[in-house]
Amino acid sequence: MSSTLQTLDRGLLALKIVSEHNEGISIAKLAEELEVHRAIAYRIVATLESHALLTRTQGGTLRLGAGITLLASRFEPQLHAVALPLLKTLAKATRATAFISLSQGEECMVTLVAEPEEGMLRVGYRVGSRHPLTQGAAGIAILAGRAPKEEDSPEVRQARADGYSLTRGQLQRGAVGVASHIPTTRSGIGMEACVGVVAMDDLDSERAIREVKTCAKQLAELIGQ
Amino acid sequence: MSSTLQTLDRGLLALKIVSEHNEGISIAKLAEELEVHRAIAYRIVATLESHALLTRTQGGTLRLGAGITLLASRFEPQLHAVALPLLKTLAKATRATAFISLSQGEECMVTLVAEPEEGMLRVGYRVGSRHPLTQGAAGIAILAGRAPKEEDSPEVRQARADGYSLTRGQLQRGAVGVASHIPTTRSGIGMEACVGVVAMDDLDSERAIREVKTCAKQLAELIGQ
DNA sequence: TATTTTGTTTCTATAATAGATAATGACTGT
DNA sequence: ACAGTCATTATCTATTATAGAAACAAAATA
Repeated sequence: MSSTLQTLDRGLLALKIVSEHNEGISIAKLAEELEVHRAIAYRIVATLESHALLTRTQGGTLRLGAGITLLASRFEPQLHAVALPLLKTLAKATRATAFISLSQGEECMVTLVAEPEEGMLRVGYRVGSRHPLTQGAAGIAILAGRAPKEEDSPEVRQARADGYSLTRGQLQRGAVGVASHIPTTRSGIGMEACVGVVAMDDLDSERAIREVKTCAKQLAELIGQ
Repeated sequence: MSSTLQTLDRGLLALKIVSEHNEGISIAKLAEELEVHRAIAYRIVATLESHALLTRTQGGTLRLGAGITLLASRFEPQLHAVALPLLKTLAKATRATAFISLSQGEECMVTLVAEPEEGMLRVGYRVGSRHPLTQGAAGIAILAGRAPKEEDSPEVRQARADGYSLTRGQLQRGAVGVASHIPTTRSGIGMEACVGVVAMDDLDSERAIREVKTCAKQLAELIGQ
């Protein structure tokens, strides 16, 4: 049983609480939510502040600090470093272009791509391209990863049940996409990501589905619990 | 003198160290860098891991976890997505390194950077670097965005009157910085931002000033609601 | 003016942590 | 199969870092 550190744990909890209060939160209230003495909350805040993870506005309310963006900017490269080998394997196994997309608001954005080395024609999928979540295998896979909602389309429900989504020609005529949600955090809504492949109509979809699902599982283990 | 908590401080330092190692880092090495006993490092890691801020790959190396993106998504979500294209345009137009800085207590911190594609030499400006608000174009621009005060330096008054600040060699010999405050409705709740460029002495400052001011206005419209 | 709230400091008991040590298992190379 | 690493976790105790109380000034509020 790996033990954790109380002080660090409380500090991180404080960070989380502040992040959940969009309008900001006072130290007094933070202390209350943490169930610690006010003096302790001050010390926690001072420490987080010194790392720029928290900042106090003139009103004295707490908000997330700019240091968060620094960490965030370093997260994506690390994700890529881990994911690229897997993506290459996926591309090779399916002979299709493999990708990882992240949700960004009501869109999803391609952040990493691996193209197959062989094959006459390959489907290019540009890093940085975006689509609405409701369109294309990637977006549907991400929606399927969310908690069920009334307004979910049949495709999304299907994808949720199957653990993958397959679309034909939604983004491009003659293109097939297969994607699967990457489950990341056990509690709460962390990052939303999916992995998939795109190819011409000739894709061996049976195999692609299998490979994509396997890859999603592997990625889930690598990225977070 | 507000005191900080050692355990929390170490934990955050650990997070920072991991973020700096793109290839991942082992617990043993982390312990070394933290200058603590390995057993302690294990406890720190366990705690950070329980908050999904850190994860361990099968090799045992440490990387940032998906929890980071959750925090980041709660930190001024609009700002970065919206700002990057504008920043790239600014970098191209001025042939200088464009940046956005946020205030963080009595310092300001660079959160987003776009470097020009052409040009032999470029000035690097690292995301995450911090300076006192009183130093450098960015800090002065932020101070100029605040309500006038008695203790404002002449530079700040000047910048407030002009709508921009220009400094030479304050942060680095031979470097010129131009920055302009981004007025937002959210400034009331603590977010203070500025946009600017840094370059070698050869900057076309006339043009840079114009472009930076325009960019600040555009950003204000996009961000401020 | 009285009263509450906020921000900070000082103090001390004690609980939490540091750090050593050791046991365990997985892997490595011989 | 063997000794020798290394990673990981568990156990233990001295001591330190922290918790929490208390006190207090300053600001805000009534």
